[in-house]
Amino acid sequence: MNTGDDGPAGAGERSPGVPERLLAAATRLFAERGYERTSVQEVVDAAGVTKGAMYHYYASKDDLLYAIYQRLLTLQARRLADFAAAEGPIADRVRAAAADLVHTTVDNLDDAVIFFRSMHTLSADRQAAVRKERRRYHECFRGMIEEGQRAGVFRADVPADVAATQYFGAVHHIGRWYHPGGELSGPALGAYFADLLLAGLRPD
Amino acid sequence: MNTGDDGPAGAGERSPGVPERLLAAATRLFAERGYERTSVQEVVDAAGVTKGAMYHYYASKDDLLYAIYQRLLTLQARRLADFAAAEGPIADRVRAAAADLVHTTVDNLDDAVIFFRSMHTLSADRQAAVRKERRRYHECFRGMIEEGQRAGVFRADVPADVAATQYFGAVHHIGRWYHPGGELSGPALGAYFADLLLAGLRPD
DNA sequence: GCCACCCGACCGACCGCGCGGTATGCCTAT
DNA sequence: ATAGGCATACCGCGCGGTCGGTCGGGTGGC
Repeated sequence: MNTGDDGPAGAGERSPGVPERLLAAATRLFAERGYERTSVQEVVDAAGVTKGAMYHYYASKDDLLYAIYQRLLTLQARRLADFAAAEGPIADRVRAAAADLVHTTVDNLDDAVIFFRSMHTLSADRQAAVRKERRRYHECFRGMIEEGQRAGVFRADVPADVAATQYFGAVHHIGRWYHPGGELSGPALGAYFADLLLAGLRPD
Repeated sequence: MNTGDDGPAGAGERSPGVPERLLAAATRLFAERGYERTSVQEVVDAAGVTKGAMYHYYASKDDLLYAIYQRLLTLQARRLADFAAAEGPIADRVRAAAADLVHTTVDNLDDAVIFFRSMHTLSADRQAAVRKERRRYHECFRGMIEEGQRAGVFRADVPADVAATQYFGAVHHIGRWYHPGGELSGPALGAYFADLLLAGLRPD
């Protein structure tokens, strides 16, 4: 009934709807100027609505930020589940998951920038929820590396936890320097990153 | 006679001095709560002075933040110069520089956290100055990797730029998860990180 | 040796502004 | 008639920054 329909003045165009437009505007502005330096007024102006509309759909500015976190967490969790359930040699699966993480990060650069810059502005309980979800992601990835260590295809003299943390750090940092449209595409970067990870884990 | 002497003009170094206390308090609070969520009043309260004192030594809150950046940049530049001027096999020098970067980061965790979280709050020209300094650091490190590639001790099928960027990202992220006093010491973490970097760069 | 003077260090009360958030009501579709 | 979707006007607060004033010790003239 109301899923595909949108409000104002006929359904002639596929207009994204007010909540989605607010979320998109907030994502762009938060990534560009930072959460604290972006006023609610600027967000609603960019979305073409007023504060009344925003506070109709979101309880607070913090709520808007949390919606961005939820969107990225949901996406990551879904992708991770796919790779965890896949079959094949463990080294290939780790490589695919590592490259895909880079690919996904490049495709959602704004989210990635916001994620690691504005975590401390979330309320304590929401921050804990985000950390919990991230921890699940981390432990699943680490588990794949440990599986490779047990199988003997990865070196075991470096803790899987350290290797996973190092790689995640590098990926999280992508949002700080990567510019889409440059000479390095997302998949190409993912291939390089995954290659360096796998080579680093190769036994002597 | 001069043991009781304190103050900025004296040679005695007993008391840290008001500017230093302000910088230390700001560093701790900015790292803990974030720059925007820390008021000037909180900083001066933690330093045991008043706003008048702070604005006597620092032109603005932004100026206080920039002082933190300058301190870290100076430290990093000095250390890198030492490793660049050192002698010995290039692989050993890269390993030493990589491990030292981790060590230094762990020893200045608050600075590291602030560095990559609050860059966007600096004024445009100061942000450019910081980026320029960081770029010099990056290019020096990249140059060492390229030297190893030319010497044949590092693989050349991955750009040195990508390898350096990946490593720096991992190091920058340390401030988000590392807790001093845990079971993993700074030097131990540095050894693991450098080991993974060197192994990733090892030729087939 | 003493006083008049001065200057930097620092205090604390104050200001204007822009922020996040709210109350209320109109408009349209059902 | 009713209810949700959204606009408009408004509020109180806490922020970064300012400014006149105080205090103490160094300095030069006599």
